[in-house]
Amino acid sequence: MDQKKICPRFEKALKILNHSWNTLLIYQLLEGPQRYSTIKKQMGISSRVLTERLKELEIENIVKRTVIPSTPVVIEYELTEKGHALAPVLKAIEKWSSMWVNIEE
Amino acid sequence: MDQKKICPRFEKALKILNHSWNTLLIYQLLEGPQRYSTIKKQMGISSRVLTERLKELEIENIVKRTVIPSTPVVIEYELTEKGHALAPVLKAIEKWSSMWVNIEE
DNA sequence: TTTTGTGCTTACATTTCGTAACTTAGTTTA
DNA sequence: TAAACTAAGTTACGAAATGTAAGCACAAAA
Repeated sequence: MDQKKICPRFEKALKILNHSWNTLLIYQLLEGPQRYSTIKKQMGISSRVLTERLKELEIENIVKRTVIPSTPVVIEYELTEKGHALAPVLKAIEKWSSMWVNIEE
Repeated sequence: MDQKKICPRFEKALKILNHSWNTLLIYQLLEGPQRYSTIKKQMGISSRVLTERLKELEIENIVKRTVIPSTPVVIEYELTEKGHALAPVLKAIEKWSSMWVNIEE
């Protein structure tokens, strides 16, 4: 009964990007490498979910995790080439939102 | 403690687009006006969630709902101008997925 | 010796989601 | 005449995802 003829690559891309916080996280990392605590403060995301999402994006090779052996140890997260390649998507969303989204409360 | 300097329009755009099924639903409607049952079959989404998402997108003025008074009554959904303006976003995701997403299981 | 910083993990409550059955109203079939 | 079908949803309920808050290991600073 499933007649989905949608490209599986595209479907997987949507699955990753639509997972909560992921797009905003990638947007945040477009500014450059950042450590865990910085991301957390900037985004207002909980540590539980942040850890979960960073792991997911690392597995998908969108984010790279680097341990800096200082004291206390610092972890830096940055976008991979695959991650940086998402910039046009974010730009397109930015453009659309500036043209069409209005926020009245 | 919240230091988010992210544009509220952009944030709202992400909130809408990241809500599960919404992006895929808009992608589906880019093909043209479609009725409820067609969308449901094509996407493999449950009626409960489909109804919920269509209502949300209607409120956001991304989707337009039209009642066709035939017997039995048929409902047609189509993208508004605001909805169609999302095409570049979808295209960007499509392009990224074709270049970077691989699906090995 | 208590406190602070860093990057998480754990427990638990709330929210969202998927599944399947049911609804309303007119229409064709047995 | 009654059962079955179609379209577009609703409703009830269990499962999964998410938010909240507290805890943990380790070292250095107060």
